[in-house]
Amino acid sequence: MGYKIGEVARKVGCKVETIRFYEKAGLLPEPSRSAGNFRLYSDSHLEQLRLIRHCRSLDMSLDTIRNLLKLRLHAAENCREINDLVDAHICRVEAQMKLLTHLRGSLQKLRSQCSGPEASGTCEILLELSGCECHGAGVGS
Amino acid sequence: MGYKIGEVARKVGCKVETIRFYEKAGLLPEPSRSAGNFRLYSDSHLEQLRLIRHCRSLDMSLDTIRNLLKLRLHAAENCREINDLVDAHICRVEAQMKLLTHLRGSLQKLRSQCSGPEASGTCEILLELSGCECHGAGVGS
DNA sequence: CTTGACTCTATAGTTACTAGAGGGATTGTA
DNA sequence: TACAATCCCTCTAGTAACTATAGAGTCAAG
Repeated sequence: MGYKIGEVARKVGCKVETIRFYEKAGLLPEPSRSAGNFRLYSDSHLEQLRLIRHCRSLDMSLDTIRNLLKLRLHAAENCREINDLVDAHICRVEAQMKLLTHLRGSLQKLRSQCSGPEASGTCEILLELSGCECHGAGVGS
Repeated sequence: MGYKIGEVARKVGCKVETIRFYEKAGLLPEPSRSAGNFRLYSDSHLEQLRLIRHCRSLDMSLDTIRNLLKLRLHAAENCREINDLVDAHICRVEAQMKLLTHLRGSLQKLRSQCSGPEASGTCEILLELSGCECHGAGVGS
């Protein structure tokens, strides 16, 4: 009765430790235990774990997923909020894309500074990198 | 003689703790000390710190920056390697962009599943999220 | 009854910082 | 000279989302 953790990991395609981690992080309810203290998961656990992994593959944070799981408890009434949550995540992804596009531009410009070995005495790339002051914010995953 | 750490932080535009962190991480050489054990930085420290911050703003890892600093010791001879390092970083950025583009597509498709409140009894978004198994790798900053 | 595969808990490591505790140094003012 | 404000010091712990290890217990097959 119930799947052991290794079985679940195989079915869902993640590591055993990740499952235990989600439990401690409050994303997956504690399953029942066997006589020998092994975790025994139900189909609903399996489904919830798949949801979590799917959301993670879409790069949602665990916090966002926690919110989604709360909303799921009354999915019908929370239709609006669920859509908002997904929209907010799309916004985050697009913001990241914009940052990366900008970054790539800067890098390509930097790269083009190089006039080849022995052309000049110095490395133009290093010159540019240490020259100006930058207050960049990084990409922040 | 030499700038105190707060002064350097102000000039470069980062936090005092960040500077100490770079020292411990081996990115910034240990500066001399005052009689009262305060760090005293030179202009070359300042320049190197600016280089580090610029690279960080381009989202290079500290490890990549460490490599770049090593190459910088003999910049003229290492022209090729410096270019390679920048190219490799551009590749990483482009890989991330590709992932995000894919992600956005998936999210938009997911979002479009919603047929509005009260249209159907269930939430199509949640259905899709917990339905299929996904072996996604995440975006990995 | 032993071997091997599985599971358990608890802890430390990863990245690039940031924030805090608990103290000492320096500077300006009264 | 006393005192407060502001700086600086070291050390430790926290962040996100896991991953990896140690050291122990459980279970099925041979």
